[in-house]
Order: sequence, then structure tokens, then C-alpha cells
Amino acid sequence: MRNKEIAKILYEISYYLKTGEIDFKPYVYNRAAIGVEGLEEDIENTYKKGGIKALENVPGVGKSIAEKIEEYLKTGKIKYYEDLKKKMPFNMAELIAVEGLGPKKAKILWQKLGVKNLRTLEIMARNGKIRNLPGFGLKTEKNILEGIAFLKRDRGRFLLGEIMPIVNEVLEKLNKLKWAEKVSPAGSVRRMKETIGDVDILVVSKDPKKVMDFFVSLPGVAKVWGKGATKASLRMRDGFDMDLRVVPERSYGSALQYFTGSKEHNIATRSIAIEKGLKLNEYGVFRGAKLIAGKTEEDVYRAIGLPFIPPEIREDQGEIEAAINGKLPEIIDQKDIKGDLHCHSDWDGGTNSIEKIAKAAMDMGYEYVGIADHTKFLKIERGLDEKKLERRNKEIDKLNSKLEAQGLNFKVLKGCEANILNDGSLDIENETLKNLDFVIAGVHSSFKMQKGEMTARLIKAMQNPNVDIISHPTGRIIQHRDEYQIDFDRILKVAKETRTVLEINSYPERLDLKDSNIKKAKEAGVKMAVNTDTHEISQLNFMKYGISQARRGWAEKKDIINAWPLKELLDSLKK
DNA sequence: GCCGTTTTCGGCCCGACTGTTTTCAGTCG
Repeated sequence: MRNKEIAKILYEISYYLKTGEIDFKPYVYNRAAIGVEGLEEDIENTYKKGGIKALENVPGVGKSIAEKIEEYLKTGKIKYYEDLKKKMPFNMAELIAVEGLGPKKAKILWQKLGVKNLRTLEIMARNGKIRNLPGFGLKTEKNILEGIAFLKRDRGRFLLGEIMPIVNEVLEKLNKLKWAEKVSPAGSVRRMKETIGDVDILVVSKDPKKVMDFFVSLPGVAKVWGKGATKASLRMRDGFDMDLRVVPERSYGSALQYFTGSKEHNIATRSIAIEKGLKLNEYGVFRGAKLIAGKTEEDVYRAIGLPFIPPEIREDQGEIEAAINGKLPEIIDQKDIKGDLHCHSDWDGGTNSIEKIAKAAMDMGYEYVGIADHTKFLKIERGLDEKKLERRNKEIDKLNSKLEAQGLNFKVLKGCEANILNDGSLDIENETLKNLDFVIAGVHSSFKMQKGEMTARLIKAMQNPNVDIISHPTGRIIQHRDEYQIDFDRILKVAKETRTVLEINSYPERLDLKDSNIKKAKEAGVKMAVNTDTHEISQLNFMKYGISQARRGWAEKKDIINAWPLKELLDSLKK
């Protein structure tokens, strides 16, 4: 699958073009990038089947961009892009990842100070060179340094949602291999951490060499770091490393337990083994020299007197104690989810019609789907005003009648995602909100408010009797923007009092609430909803990332309102 | 450079906010 790779280049061309004076052209490349990225089929396949004409059918791609994609698929290069890079030889993607820096400022930094990457940017900022540039100042310099510090914190890590599709492709291929008897991801991928350093894969095989040969020759491999009898390590074209280990059947469970981690969890499980006079390592559980368990993880945990602990909560954050005391939570599973309450339709900035979203949600096995279009403050997302929202409601009513007439037990819920303005009021009339099945409210502006103000802003929104759910409650964008300043304990208290639900947003770069906040919310008795924030129906699949996050936060079915049947869900809302 | 119940040219990408300025450019959602 090379869609992401090509989309990345198109985005980058768009950034380079933004440094110039030409209107609209950057926007066009941006649209084409989105089109390629959102494509379900592998674009290489599209091209093989239908040639350049098929490429032109990709949304946002016309003749000229189709030719460039063809050039890339054929030669691995796009001359137009290479020329832009030659003209502006600085690491665009790296520089504009700094919050507050865009293409134009990046270009100025390169022209005036020779800034090429984060490293030289940091040197210039530290030496006070940036404050004197035209259009820059002391504050910008300070913001740049803060932005760099933020990026550095988890540099070299990748978003789970970015890596997972590639890993799944590899797993699928390994699974089809006849020499691979068992295949499983391990490490942070298996624990579904929000960011991943490198990918670990475990395989049981009687013919490790064949598996290794296959592994290092996978498409998408950029470099092989090493290849031995039981372990191979490589770098993928997408920039992350992948390790594969082959283990014998008898120690598959213990190896999986060992390589899944976390390190802290393993230290704790090993000391429990020691207390019981046993030894636990990647080869098995031993009494003296005798192997007593190792084939499956269940066997391993049982041998040291514990029930199976789900990978997502293996962080030594209380799961061991809970397991010992028989108090492990029955954490939520994707199959528990009965609907998705945060989907954007083509009434606002979304891509698909409400009917198409409903069909896709039915295919997911859901009983209901909530349409939560943006309201009017968000102009770029074509937010709806009161009148338009009423018209949209009528369309949903009509669709529901149609579904009922077809004998389908599925319901489309009328909702919106209103904007919480700086004073905590909403950008849409309460009278209009009363006509909806549910109301989501979220912060989409002024993220840098003081803690007290921001907390008050959210509290006022939660106190609105029409607001049922707060979307992406802390506003973080992973690896890009920190959470905004809020007193989370107070937010939880008010959420509990006002029966306001907090969202677990499944977007890979959001995953907001994060795991530790989910745990806090659960302990405070605050209910949550796992939503995808879908803007295009393929994103309904983001649900798995939100669910993993919920699992990492120990959430159970009773904590997650969209794991409840429709009637129970509707009864639980404020009105 | 793409697209078309506005159809082969002329629209498209809006407005708040920040930090720089002293009227505005750049960034962000």
C-alpha cells in the first residue's frame, strides 16, 4: 500500500507551493493528497488496472497530478517535487511540525538564517537570532523553542494509527506463509500504545530460515539491519523499524508474554514467579530446571497463579494487584459497541451522505449512528446554522422512516458538534439544540487560554442542559500540540454532577481522553463515549483505536454509553 | 491545477487568533 507515501509527497508539494504567491494551487495539491490518502484501494493497484485514466478518477486528482503519480510509480521520483526541494533545500515537514511555524516562516528562516532542520532551528533560536527577523519577535522565538521541546519528547515514535495498517498487511502475509505456524504482534503494538517506537513480531516455525528470507524481502523494506537464525531486524520505507523473532512452539506463550511487556509489568510478573519458587523468562516458567509452562500465555499466567491479563493493561499500574485479588476489570471489547455517536456528514465538511454513513454503520454491525455535524462557528468545515440544521433533521427523519419501512432495526440519531466559545456559551441557539437527540460540544478555538479560564469555559458548557457529550475534552494532538490547560479533577466533578459524558475520540492523532484520564474518569463515575469523529466512512474503522485506548484506561461496558442498547443510551442523556 | 444541476472558464479558501506590527501576514482548524 503506497497511498500514504504518495499522499505525503502531495502534501509536501502543497507546502512548498504555499511559500509562493500562487493562489489555489497549493489547495489543489492538498485536496489531491486527501483524495489519495482516503482511497481504500492500493493506488498502485488502481494504476495497474486502469492506467492513468483510473488515477484521474481519484478525488482531487486531475490530468497533471495523475501524470506525477504515474511518474512516481514508474521511477520512484517526481521531477516537479525534486525541483521544488532543490529550490528550497530545507526539511519542510520537520520545520512545519513545530506549532506556529508554517511554510512561509520556514522559508524565511532558511533564506535569512540557513535553517534546514530542527537542529539548526534550535541553534538559531537558542542564540537569539530569530527574534530580529522581520515578522518574527521574542515571543515567536520562545514559542519555537517550546515547540521543538515538545516534538523532541517522543521523537522517533510513530502513531499507532499510522503503523497499524502496515503491520496488519505484514501479519497477513506472514499468516499465509505455510512455514509460519503462529504469528502475533508483540511489544507496544500489541499493547496498542498510542505511539510506537518499533514493531515486534513473533512467529512459530519449524523452518525459521524460510520465514526470515521472506521477511527481509517484503515489499516496503528499505534496509536490513541484521538477519540471523532466529531474529531479523529491518527498517521500513515508512521510517520505522521492525523486528521478527522465531520461537519454538513450546515457548511461544512465554516469549509472547516476555516480548509484549511492558518492561515494568514483566519485572512484576517475574518477582511473583520468584516468590513462588519459580523462574519466568522468555523460554518458559521453570521449577528448577523443569519447564512447567510456556506454550500459551494463559499457561504462563496460570503457572504463576494469575488469570490472563489483557495486553493493553500490562503496565504495572495496578493490574497485578487486581489480578491477584480477582478484581481484574472486564474491559470493553469492540464487539460491545452498538453505535458511533460522532460522524460528520456532507451537510458540513464531511464527505459522505447520511444514508451512506448509515449503511456503513450497519455494515459495522451497529444498531445506531449519531450524525454530529459541525455548527456555524467553524466556517472552514461548513458548520451548519439553525435553519440548515433543521433541514438536515428533516432528512434524517425521512431516512429513519425509510429504514423502518424496509424492516431494518437501525436508527440514525440527530446530533451536532457545537463549538464552545471563549465564554463557555455555544455558537448555536438552545432552542435548536432541544430538537436534537443528542448534543456534542467541543473546543475548536483559543487553545492557549489560562487554566482557570479554560476550566470555567468547559464547566459552563457542561452546565448547559442541552450538552450531552464533550468532544476531545483535552484538545491534544499527539506529537503536535499539548493538552490545553484545564483542572481535570474539577472537570470530572462537574461532569459527574451534570451527567455530562466525556468523549474518547478515536482519531489516531487525538485519542483524547488518553488512557490515564479514562481511568480517572471511570473512578470518578463519569460516563464516556468512544467516538470516531468520522469525516469519511473509512474512518469508522478508527473505532478500534478508541476502543484500545478505552481498554488501556480499564473502561468497562458500563462506563461506555455507546456500548449500551439504544433505549438505555437515550434514557441516560440529560433530557 | 481541479471541477462542473454554476459544465470548458471562472470559481475555488473562511475567519479567528497571534504576534507582529501600527494595519497586517501567517497559522490554524
